[in-house]
Amino acid sequence: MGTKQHQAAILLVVSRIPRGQVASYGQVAELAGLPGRARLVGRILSRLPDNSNIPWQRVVNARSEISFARDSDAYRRQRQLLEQEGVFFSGARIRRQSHWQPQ
DNA sequence: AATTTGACCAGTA
DNA sequence: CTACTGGCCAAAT
Repeated sequence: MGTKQHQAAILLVVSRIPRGQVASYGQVAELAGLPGRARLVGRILSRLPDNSNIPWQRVVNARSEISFARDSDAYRRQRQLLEQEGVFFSGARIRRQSHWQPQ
């Protein structure tokens, strides 16, 4: 099993997260058939080109927060994208109703 | 080649 | 709620 296939599996899962909802890194790894490999998900997303159509902003950490520093541009960018598509926040936390629950 | 780092996480205390 | 542990592993140092 090479990284190429892992990446394809991960990006497929991310592309399926519905607009207005989020999934955690661990959840994405699990659904991609890679349990325990949340960090791999983060690493793959960090390498996406700027022009990518993958909805990377819908992946957040297990505490239901954006994983970038609150004062970073990356944080503000991700948060704006999520709020634009209807994700609800309570402070830094994303509300449960905005969490993806695939069958 | 060895060590550290990182868009992480579940379990435990 | 916070703190710490051990698990994960490719890329950067």
